[in-house]
Amino acid sequence: MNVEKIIKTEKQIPIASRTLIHLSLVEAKINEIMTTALKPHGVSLQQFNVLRILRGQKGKPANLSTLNERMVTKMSNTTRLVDKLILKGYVDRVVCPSNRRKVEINITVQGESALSEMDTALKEAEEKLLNNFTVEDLTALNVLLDKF
Amino acid sequence: MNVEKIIKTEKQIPIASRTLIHLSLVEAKINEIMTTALKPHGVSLQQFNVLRILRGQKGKPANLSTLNERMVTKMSNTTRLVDKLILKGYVDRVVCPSNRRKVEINITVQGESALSEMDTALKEAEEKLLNNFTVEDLTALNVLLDKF
DNA sequence: TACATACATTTGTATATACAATTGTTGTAG
DNA sequence: CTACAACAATTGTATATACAAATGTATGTA
Repeated sequence: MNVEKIIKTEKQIPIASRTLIHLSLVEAKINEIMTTALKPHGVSLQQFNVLRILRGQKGKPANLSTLNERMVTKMSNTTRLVDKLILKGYVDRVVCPSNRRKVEINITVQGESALSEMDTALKEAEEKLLNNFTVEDLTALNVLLDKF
Repeated sequence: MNVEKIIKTEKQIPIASRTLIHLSLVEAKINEIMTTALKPHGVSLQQFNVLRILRGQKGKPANLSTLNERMVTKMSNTTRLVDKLILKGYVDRVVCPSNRRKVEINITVQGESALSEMDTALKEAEEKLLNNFTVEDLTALNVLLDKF
């Protein structure tokens, strides 16, 4: 990605600002490619993330606040994200019997199979995004990102 | 930032996916801190970016499509972003006399002075975000990000 | 038991963004 | 000179998101 072309300015940009701008641009690119890959499957990137988290639960239901902890979005949106997944039949929501304030979200069979179809699309997108990277690059990048 | 806590799952996440998730999380953090820093100034991060680009023009006006090239947002939003900056009196828009399809956007004196106040707030935010990084780290990070 | 407080989720509302269609302008082939 | 394609920006509309307030439930304490 050619940042210089986008950042172009006569005066030198300090490396701190440059890095942050660079990160936004990269993130935007990732987002676009992922979203495009998911479009044929009719889910947004956020909806995909919810499904992926639920699958990681291996049958154990997740309640909204734990889902929320592991997402970038705000609580109020998590509710509505789940609403949309329910409409699609990919998850179901039941009131938690032991504590009726909580809800339990589960991925459905239909959701699992839709998710596994998305996996291949997403994997292709990832490869497209990361084809310039060696494993060492990725490791180094993760180490650096951890400093945030 | 503790990604592991957020990504947590029993099965190993492949490094490619892990990196991309990590990047989203970092970007979200950056975005939040920047937005918070700008809030007292009453502009969004995107509006701030427009002002910063215009300042880089050093008096030369920018038309919408060049603004757009250098932003992550879509054209239709650029129009509305500029609308909001006009309402605040930070920029003005005139139809380009040589080609009346184009418009010319300029930063106003008021916009310049508002921008310089934002600069200090943003600089603090940047330092807060990057205080774990050495200059070498930043350089390395930029090199890696360029591979996208 | 009654009351205040904390918790988990949901709803209302304003704002932001994406995508497609539209407007107005310029360039150009016949 | 006209018709048509290309260009630059704008508008309409649906969806997404943030923030604050509201709902319903549980817990602690007098």
